[in-house]
Amino acid sequence: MPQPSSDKRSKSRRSAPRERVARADREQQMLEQAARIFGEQGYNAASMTRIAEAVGVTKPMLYAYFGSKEGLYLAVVDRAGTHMIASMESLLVEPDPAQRLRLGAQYLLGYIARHRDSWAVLFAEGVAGATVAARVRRYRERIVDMIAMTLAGLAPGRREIEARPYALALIGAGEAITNWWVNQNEVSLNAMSTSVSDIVEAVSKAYVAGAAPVAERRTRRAR
Amino acid sequence: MPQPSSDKRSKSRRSAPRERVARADREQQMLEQAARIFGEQGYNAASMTRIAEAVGVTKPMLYAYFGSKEGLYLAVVDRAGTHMIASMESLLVEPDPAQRLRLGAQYLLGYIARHRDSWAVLFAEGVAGATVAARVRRYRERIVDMIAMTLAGLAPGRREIEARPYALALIGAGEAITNWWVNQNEVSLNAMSTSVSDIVEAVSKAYVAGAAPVAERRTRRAR
DNA sequence: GAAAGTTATTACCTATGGGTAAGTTACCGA
DNA sequence: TCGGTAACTTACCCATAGGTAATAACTTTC
Repeated sequence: MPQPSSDKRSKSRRSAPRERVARADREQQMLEQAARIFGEQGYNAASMTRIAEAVGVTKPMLYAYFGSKEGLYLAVVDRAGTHMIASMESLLVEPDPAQRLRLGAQYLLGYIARHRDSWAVLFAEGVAGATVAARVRRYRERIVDMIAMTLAGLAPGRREIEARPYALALIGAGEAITNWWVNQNEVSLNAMSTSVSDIVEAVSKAYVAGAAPVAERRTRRAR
Repeated sequence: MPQPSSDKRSKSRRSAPRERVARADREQQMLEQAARIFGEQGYNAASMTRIAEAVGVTKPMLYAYFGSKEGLYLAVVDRAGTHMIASMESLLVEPDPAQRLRLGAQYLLGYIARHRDSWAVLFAEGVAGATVAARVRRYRERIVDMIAMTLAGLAPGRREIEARPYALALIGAGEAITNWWVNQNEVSLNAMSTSVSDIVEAVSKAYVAGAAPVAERRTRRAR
């Protein structure tokens, strides 16, 4: 039973090493899988070993390339954030704010549906430590800003900060509807899309219409 | 130095036992603290030891009363869910749907702001196992249903399922705005409240107005 | 073909967290 | 006053998860 093992034997008999992949490529694979798993399970529930398995590699590789779990998560957030913002910035070429809003809504809907993980990583609440939270907040702010500015373009009279709640409402509404929609199959994409356009239009009109009346109301009451 | 310790000494010298509290009361304390901590940190990040500490008791007590972490979480969810639904049902006495919607919006806003933890426990995504998820879904559905039915009451012509996206939009919007609002202090409660009423009105009008046109549009196109 | 660098693995360490067994007080009712 | 039970603690078990050292194998370079 005791094989005449040179003591090297036990060490040198390792499972066939997986395909070797250049660092840059492997990193991309890792980010993809990490985004998927973090997005599905959240920061805490996701384990490094599981992510490594999904990539087809072992844990130490993740640490070699990203340093720590938080490091990996940060990289995922950055990737998702820059990708998303870049995508949305491409919509800025449309000069008409109203039209831009319509396009943006449709686009964002599609984005959430397609890149569910990126979206979850950026907009899921209360997961990781302070560093991560700060980074996430930055990206979110930028997206909200873009929408708020577009809204503000519709109503030159209003102070810009007043557009923020409306922008948040739009995002929150879109997110809620999309989340619900992807988990059921009674309602067609078309019907949902109609509802959403509908809502976007209503909210933006409310923002525009609110401009003067709100100020008036307040003044009147304070007479 | 070696005290003349009876061997009992090591066992009997335990830290002064905390105040004894009747089971029913202790359970309430536990649920409160658990809701707070689960709400702040999410299911996975929250630890039983930490919750026990917050209560001023040791871990085994939690297990004695709630069996497991999931059991405790379920109890928290039930408490939050029934409390919230009961609160909202008290609004059903208002017969006019439009008025009910207004009241409901103000109420829900206040509720989220005040009972942030309960809200988080019920509406935070993707935390715990299947059992919990199912339970949470049930409560959420009921709340969405209540809003959807109120909306449907505004537009007798529309099919009821069409109200759901609008109801979800309202909740999503309200939640997003509230979350943002509690984390900043530039904007007054009043201003926010105005925006929200504004948005609620706009969305509900959009739902009502959408009734005929949407059907028409579809028919016309399909000629 | 050997040195050097890159990609990968095995085998471990340590901390933490869910969960439990067994024992210890305090109280309450007969 | 004296048990019995309800409230509570200590001290542990075990699995898992983050993280690391050491080493192997493949590739490139000279």
